[in-house]
Amino acid sequence: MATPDWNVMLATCPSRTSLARIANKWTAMIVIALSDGPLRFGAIRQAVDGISGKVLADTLRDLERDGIVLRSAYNEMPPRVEYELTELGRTLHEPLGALGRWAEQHIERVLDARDRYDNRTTGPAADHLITA
Amino acid sequence: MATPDWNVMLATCPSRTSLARIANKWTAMIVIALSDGPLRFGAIRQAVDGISGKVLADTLRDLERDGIVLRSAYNEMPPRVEYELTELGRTLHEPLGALGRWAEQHIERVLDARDRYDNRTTGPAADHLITA
DNA sequence: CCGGATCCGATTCGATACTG
DNA sequence: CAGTATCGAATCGGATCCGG
Repeated sequence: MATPDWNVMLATCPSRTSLARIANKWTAMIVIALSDGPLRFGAIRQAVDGISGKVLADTLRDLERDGIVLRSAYNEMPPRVEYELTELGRTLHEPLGALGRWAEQHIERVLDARDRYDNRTTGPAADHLITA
Repeated sequence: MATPDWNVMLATCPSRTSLARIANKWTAMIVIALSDGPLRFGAIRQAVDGISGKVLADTLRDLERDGIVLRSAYNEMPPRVEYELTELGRTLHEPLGALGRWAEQHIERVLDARDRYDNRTTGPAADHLITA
């Protein structure tokens, strides 16, 4: 029962469709934003700086469909809609939060690497070895 | 010195460009594939089932630029090119592996949620609450 | 042959304008 | 306020070609 033969490395395995959804920058930021509790659409948009309304709506719909986010629309005027992580979605907070922290903690090394890559003059190839 | 003011939630923070690169399904699968040691281009292509040559080449170049992957080209006939994780790249193995395992372990609940979402008939809205 | 560059169609992204 | 509609722009991704 704890022996899943799912394998994301196989192109046709359904688990890959799930990986595609969660291994995504907008998904990561939205899950991080929702990890402190329910938020309204506009509040998520503020928290996830730079996201467009369309992409936020699309991503939230996909996350709701996958059972990661719960959407609650209240029939009021003006309309109020709240989004929150489901129990399943809460299990994503740790791995996706880790990704966000990785990006923040290692960005200086990444920027250094980019500098070295962009400014490299194809040096004297070490004999049999060519780096470019 | 251990007080980074980097914040992926800010649109202009450089760390977000790094998050965009690592929060990606191809990056995740390539890092997982390389976690057991160096691989040739063709071997990665086999391991990451379904990836096209172009996308693999593009992603590997971006990963090399960010200092996550090291590329070594040997001047032989036929040409041989090997890719491996750098020390920085190896620190990504755990968080990205966790994402892959999440997709495999929770895919059944995700598939169930998708079924429920796709087959739902807009039930009798609970008074003030509308789910669709 | 292998690695990857090029070309090009298909999808996705994202800003603006508009509706309940 | 919380979306949807529409439409260029940008990116993704597959088939094909090329150099070593």
